[in-house]
Amino acid sequence: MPKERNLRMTRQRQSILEELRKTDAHPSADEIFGRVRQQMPRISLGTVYRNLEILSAQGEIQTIEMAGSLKRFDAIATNHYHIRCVNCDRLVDAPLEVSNALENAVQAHTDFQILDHKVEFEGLCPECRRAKPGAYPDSV
Amino acid sequence: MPKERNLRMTRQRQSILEELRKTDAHPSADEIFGRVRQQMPRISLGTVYRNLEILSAQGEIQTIEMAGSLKRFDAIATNHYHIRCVNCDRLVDAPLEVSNALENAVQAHTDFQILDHKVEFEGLCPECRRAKPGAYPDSV
DNA sequence: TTACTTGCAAATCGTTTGCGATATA
DNA sequence: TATATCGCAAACGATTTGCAAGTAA
Repeated sequence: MPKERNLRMTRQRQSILEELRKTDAHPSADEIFGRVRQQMPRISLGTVYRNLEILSAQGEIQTIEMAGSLKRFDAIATNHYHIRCVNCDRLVDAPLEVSNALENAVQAHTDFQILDHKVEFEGLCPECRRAKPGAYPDSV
Repeated sequence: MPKERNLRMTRQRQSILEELRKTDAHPSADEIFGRVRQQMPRISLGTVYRNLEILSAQGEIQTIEMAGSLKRFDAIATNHYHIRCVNCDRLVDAPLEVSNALENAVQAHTDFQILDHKVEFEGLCPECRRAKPGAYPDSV
C-alpha cells in the first residue's frame, strides 16, 4: 500500500475542476490555464499541470493522450472513443459504445495480458469540411 | 499540385531503411540512430529524423504515433493495430484484422468525415507479466 | 553543376521539477 | 502548526530547424 497523501481542495484545484466540468471540448492544459487565469490571474501553468495530474490520479477527471497531439483533459472519467479533426485538431466523443469484444478477440491470440484499449478516429470536422471541400491530407 | 522534389537515395537514407526492414520491433528514432551509427559513426540524429519523415511521406515506411509515447517507425506501411506494454513500452502488432466496420458505425452517426482510425491495446507483455505478477498500474 | 542532403548546434515546445513562500486542514 | 500546495523560473526530452559544407544525379 502506498502512503496516503492528504489532498487539499485549494482554490486553484477547485477552479480547474470547475472549468473542466463546464465544457465538453476536451481542452489542453494551456487552454484550461487561459480560462482559470481569468478568475485567478496569478495562477501558473505548472500549477495547472500538477492539479490535472492529481485529479486524474484520483479518478476525478481523465487524461486523454492522443497520438501525435497535446494532452487533453476530460471531466468525464469513463473510457470512451474520440474523433479528432486532422485539420483543426478539434476533439469530440465518438458516437460508438466502448466494447470489450475487441479486447477479447486480441486476448485470445496473444500472450500479453490485455488491460485496456483505445480507439481514435481521424477525420474532418463539419467546419473544416466546409472550408476545404475535397482538400484533405491523404496521410497523417 | 505541390512542386516535386528530386529525392536522392543517400547512404544514410539507404542504411536507415535497411535497419528498419531488419526488425519488427517498431524502433524509435533514437534506437534507429544507435543501430545506423554502428555502420556510419558520423551520422546525426537530425538526419535520422529527417529521413524517417521523408520515407514516411513517400509511403516507404510508417510512422506510428502512440498516445503518450515516443514516435515509432515500421517498415510495414499498411495500417494495423498494436499492443503496447504499459510497463516496458514494448510494441507489437495486434493479432486482429483491421476492420472498417468501426469507421462505418461511427460515420453513420457523425457529421465528421471519417478518414482513418487507430486502435491501441495496452497490457503487460509476457516478460513483465512474469517479473511482476499481479502488480500493474490500475490507471494509465 | 545543381540543389538535395548532411553534420552540427541551437531552437522549439509541451511538460516537469526545484525552491522558498504561502495557505489549507 | 504541519505539510500540501503555490508561483516562479529553470530544466527536461523528443523533435525540428538554420546554416555552411558535402555529395548524388
